[in-house]
Amino acid sequence: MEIKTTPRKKEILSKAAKLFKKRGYSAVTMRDIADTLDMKAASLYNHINSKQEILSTIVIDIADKFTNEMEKIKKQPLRTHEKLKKIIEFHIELTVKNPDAMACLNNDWMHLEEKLPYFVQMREDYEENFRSILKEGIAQGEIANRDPEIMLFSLLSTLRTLYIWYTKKDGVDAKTLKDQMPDTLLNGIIKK
Amino acid sequence: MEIKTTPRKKEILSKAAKLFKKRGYSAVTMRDIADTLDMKAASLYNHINSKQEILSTIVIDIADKFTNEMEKIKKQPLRTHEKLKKIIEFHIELTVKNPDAMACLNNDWMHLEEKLPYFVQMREDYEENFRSILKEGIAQGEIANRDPEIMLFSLLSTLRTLYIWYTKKDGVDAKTLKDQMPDTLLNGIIKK
DNA sequence: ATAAACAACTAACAATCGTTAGTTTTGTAA
DNA sequence: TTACAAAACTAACGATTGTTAGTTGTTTAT
Repeated sequence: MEIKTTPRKKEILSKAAKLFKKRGYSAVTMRDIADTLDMKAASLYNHINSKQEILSTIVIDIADKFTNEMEKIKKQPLRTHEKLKKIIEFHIELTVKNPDAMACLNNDWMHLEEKLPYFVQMREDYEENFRSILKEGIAQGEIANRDPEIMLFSLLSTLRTLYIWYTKKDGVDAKTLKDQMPDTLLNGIIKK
Repeated sequence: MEIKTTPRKKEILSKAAKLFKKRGYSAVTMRDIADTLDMKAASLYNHINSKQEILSTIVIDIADKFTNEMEKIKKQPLRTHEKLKKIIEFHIELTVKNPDAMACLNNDWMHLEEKLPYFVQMREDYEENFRSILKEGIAQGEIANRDPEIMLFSLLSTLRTLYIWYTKKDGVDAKTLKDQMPDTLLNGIIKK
């Protein structure tokens, strides 16, 4: 799509994402966003076209990254548990880098308007690719023979809401996450 | 607290929860809620005192249920994995019975005003009890010796967002959940 | 030094928000 | 049938919403 993103626009997107994370898209006003940047709401429109565009940019931008990475992993000749580990690591990476955008992606996607169909399709494709990896693992005896839908949503639920725990005070740090998330998610809780 | 809840008020709470789930508290107007009940917004005020009260009632009501059940399970003389299984089953039960309220609990709690401190305290207590159960399991060698914080949020993330997957078309049914959730969460994904 | 582009401002708009006041309709008990 | 209470209505309020128009100040390139 477009390439041009001025530094000021980036600031706006960043501050907006932070506010959206805390209170949700609908509860944040243009005046709220402007306040955090020490400017007036009307001045925002020198940089962006609408509140809606702010949300779309934030959400679609990070959703694209997930789609691209999934396509890359899908093509690699790896065993299932290696693919799963790569997916988990990528979720951690993006969450650590941009927890605010992750929150928007998870909580505010339904307020997309023009780009909603595009987003929903991307999300469905991502889940379908994830599901395929699990099913292939089951077929090859590498993954436990349980309902893949439940595995899928267990993994995705945890990965998608990671931003909550990562940004908590006394939350977990990035190193611990990368060290222990794959084992916890893939090998379970109970000692064998 | 209060005991009286007229049938009409229950209808209002139920319809409101459904709307809140779909679009979030802030994006839903009193006129939206009234429309789904074939009435005018002003008429709602014969039954409830404010929009805020609607949210508080929905959220606090279900949060109380979690607190009560946790207190019950905590006291029982069970092994760790049995306690965890009971917690998982209770989450499934409440989600299946009331996915709309579960969505409000997860997404709209930050819009509580008067009852926000009460809610936050309850939530912290719940997590602390959950954490204690895991730590005790580790001490007794029943639970894998990994970071309990990561186990905690893996379990809670999945349980808390279960309503998303349960209410999806082509989502999982209640029976499959009860059959397979505990194993998937506690024993992991990868075949041993 | 000047012009042009950029980015801030003030002021205001139409629409919509939650809520209130006052009135009418509906249902129930005597 | 009448009286009363419950629950709907109409109309409107003040506040706030996203956004626009027009203006002023500030950088930047020539």
